[in-house]
Amino acid sequence: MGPIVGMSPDKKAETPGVQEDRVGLRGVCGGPGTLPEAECGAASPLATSLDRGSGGSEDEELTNLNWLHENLLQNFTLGGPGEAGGAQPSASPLFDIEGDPGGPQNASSSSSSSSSSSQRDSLKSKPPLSFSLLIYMAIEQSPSKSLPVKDIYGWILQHFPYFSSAPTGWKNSVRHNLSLNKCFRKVERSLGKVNGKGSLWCVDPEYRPNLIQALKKQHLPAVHAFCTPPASPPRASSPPRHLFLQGCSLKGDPDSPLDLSRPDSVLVSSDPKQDHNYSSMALQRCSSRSSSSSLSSLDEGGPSPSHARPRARPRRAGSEGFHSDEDSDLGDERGGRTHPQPTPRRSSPSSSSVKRPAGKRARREVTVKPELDEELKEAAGSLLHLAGIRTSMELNKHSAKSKKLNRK
DNA sequence: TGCTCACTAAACAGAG
DNA sequence: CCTCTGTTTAGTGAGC
Repeated sequence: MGPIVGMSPDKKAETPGVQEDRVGLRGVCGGPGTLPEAECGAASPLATSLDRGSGGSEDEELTNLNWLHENLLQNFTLGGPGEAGGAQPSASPLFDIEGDPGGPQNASSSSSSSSSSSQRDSLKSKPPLSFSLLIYMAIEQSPSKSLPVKDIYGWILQHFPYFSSAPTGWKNSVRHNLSLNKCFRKVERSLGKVNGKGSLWCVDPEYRPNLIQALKKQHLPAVHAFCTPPASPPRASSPPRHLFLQGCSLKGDPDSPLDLSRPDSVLVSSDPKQDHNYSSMALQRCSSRSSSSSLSSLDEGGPSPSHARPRARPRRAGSEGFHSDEDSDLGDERGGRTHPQPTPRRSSPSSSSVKRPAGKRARREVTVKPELDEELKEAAGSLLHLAGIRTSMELNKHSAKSKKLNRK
């Protein structure tokens, strides 16, 4: 079976996506962060309001960099008809997503009808964003900056209706990304969460700027000019932390299931060996690669070993490519993954699947000085603004401003 | 052409 | 027992 490049919607007989859509949306809206229902209601129609007619040139659109502008950024605060029009502040801290029932269609009303239709088409087509970025956006969008997979599904379904009609394989990919991508971190959600299955996932603050950069690189080449990385890649010791977005709510947020002020609430890998790195390699290659890999610029300040990673890899491929540093630097992380053996998978419990205590990774604690929080948020807002994404903070500011201007 | 990355599929284990 | 979640491996296509 070959890889399915671009999951064909028709391939999907059952549409758990649609089914889960509601669940997911509910999760997104009323999930960990809990957004007001009303606002969620305003946000949700997108998926169903779309014209799901025949999508034409999918492939073409997948590579269209305008896609982000046409779909996301307009959905985000950049555009909405609403921002100036007094749309209520988005429930989302980051995006003003479909605050208006008219959604993107209205948002693009100023543009030609063709662009409007292409916009709808592209919403039905596979987004040119990697799953990593989708997940990232989903998590960032959540008030608590952490989401369970189900809500991540929901967010993706909500904003990318393509997936609602796509085979369910994408969920697997999402999970796969969460697991392997260093940028995402699992947070035990025992606290406050009743019968939650699974964990919450948040963005590793250390990787957030990289994700943002990747996002910008991938979709906002123009913005990239403003965000030219420093001549010398920041090292872990020197990165402008104030420029980092905060992945998780780093303050103890009572509303947040993710209370990072609690040492035990966030487990972060302390041992690089434990990290499956979906991105670490890309991180280290950041300077050499750019737009093609969504996470290519990652890790300039990341936690990965600072020394250059040996290029030669014992095996290529797949997700393996993402945690090369561990493989090469630390030897056999999982009992010789670097030496792939044709042994039947899962044949022995002592293999890779030996349960690690708290999941896949030993976690390291995330500690960010509270006083940095505001500073971080400010800077994060700037970054997101550059990327066409606004934080709630900025949102409030700007909506107030624009209201003033409108009144004039 | 080779390498790397992203994606997809699948198997599997554990928890609910 | 089933479903969901999380992990891991394998394979492929695309981009550089």
